[in-house]
Amino acid sequence: MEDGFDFVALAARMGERPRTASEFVYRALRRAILDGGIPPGTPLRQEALAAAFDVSRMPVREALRQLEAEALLEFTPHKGAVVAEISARDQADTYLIRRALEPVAFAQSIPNLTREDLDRAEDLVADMDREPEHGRLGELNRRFHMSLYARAGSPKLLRLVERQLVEHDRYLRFHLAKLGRDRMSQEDHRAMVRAAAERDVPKGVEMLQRHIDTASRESADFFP
Amino acid sequence: MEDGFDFVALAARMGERPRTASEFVYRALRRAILDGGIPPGTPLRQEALAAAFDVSRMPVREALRQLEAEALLEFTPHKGAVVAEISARDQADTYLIRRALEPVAFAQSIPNLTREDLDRAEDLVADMDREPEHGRLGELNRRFHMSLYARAGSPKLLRLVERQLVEHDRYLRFHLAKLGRDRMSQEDHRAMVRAAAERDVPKGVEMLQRHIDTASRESADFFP
DNA sequence: AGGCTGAATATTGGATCCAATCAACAGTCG
DNA sequence: CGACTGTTGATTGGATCCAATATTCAGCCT
Repeated sequence: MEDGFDFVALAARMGERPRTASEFVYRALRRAILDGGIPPGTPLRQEALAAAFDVSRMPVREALRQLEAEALLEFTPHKGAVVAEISARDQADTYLIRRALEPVAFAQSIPNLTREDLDRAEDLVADMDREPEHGRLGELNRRFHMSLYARAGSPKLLRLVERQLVEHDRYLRFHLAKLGRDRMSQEDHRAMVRAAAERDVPKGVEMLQRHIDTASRESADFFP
Repeated sequence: MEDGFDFVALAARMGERPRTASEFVYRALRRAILDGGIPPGTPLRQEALAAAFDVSRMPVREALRQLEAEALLEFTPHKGAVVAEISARDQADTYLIRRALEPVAFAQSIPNLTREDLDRAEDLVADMDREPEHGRLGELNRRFHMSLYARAGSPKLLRLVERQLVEHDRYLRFHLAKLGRDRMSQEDHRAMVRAAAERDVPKGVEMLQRHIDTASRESADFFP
């Protein structure tokens, strides 16, 4: 039953279980995939997962369906699910999409950001400086960005942006491992908060675009 | 067992069934939701659906999960699924997202479009002129747009764009009913094809942006 | 030896059954 | 009369069992 990944330990580490088993399995798997704990291409056997999470195969199947709809794994009828591959092309597309969407969200959000929002953003930048564990940086980074877009007033747009940031997490891992955390451009982050605090929309948007562009450029080559 | 919608007739009308029952139920439901056949807010009872499609409740559950992940319906644990609401806000967001993403796809695609792609796009415009049934116009319109973006070389971006166009279908219905089909801006469509044929990227992008902007403006007010 | 065929096995898809949860309603008590 | 509570019915969540499909591998034929 060795998949090369310790699902049992993951399950134990997941904190309190959500109300339904489906939800539980879904979250655990999602996290493991995004963290890179389960490498791309890994086939996921329903029976093995069920045993590891100590549930029946049914909630596993529902979770797999949801993850498939999120493009985190690929399904083939009667063959099963494998963790979706990552690729330079996919990474480039993620940046392309972020580059198109996030400036819109940021521009709409800036005028409506409260002092609390800005403080929270600043706190998150500081948290990133402190956080020792690479695995948590993705989430902090995501929350930082989302806190700046929070007041855009376009829920559907925000859901989409968050989804892209989640996808981005899968690649951020590689960056941090290869380039080190100093490449996370904390200066860009701080500059974005400053621009937002001054309600300077064009400047904020420009900072954000530069931020995404440099990240995109730096990670363009060195990939699988 | 009256949901106010004839699932049995839908099932019969669906053409050949895909290999798995889940897939079958998924497609049928998805289509019915997008067509507006099942109005927003309608609760979907698993038992009723299973009976209508003549399968057990299990494939129904899997289909519902997938549709939930696509935001076409909302799930509440132990309560069930209801068809996602549509709203002016959601519609505006859809246009916002399209306006941000499609120009990128179009710009990347134009230089690589083949004669066949352009012919296909033109054919689809003509098909729209001919098509008598409102229900099919959404699909034709979607395929028209996608054929112009097809050579963008960014699969992930294209998937996302297509998804937005699918969402757009839900609203297009209302437009056609209230404003009539002459508002579909076939002239814009033709202008986009011309610009693409001339490999004029800035002009094509501008046409597209205007197209989306006018559609957005025209449909801004008159909503539920 | 190599490739094809077919049986055996593993794995997923689907159905049925049971348990947990929620909603509605009746009854009771203040 | 109103609010609370316990009970019943409806509906979803989860488990187990069976069927369908794919994969593997042994054996046979060329």
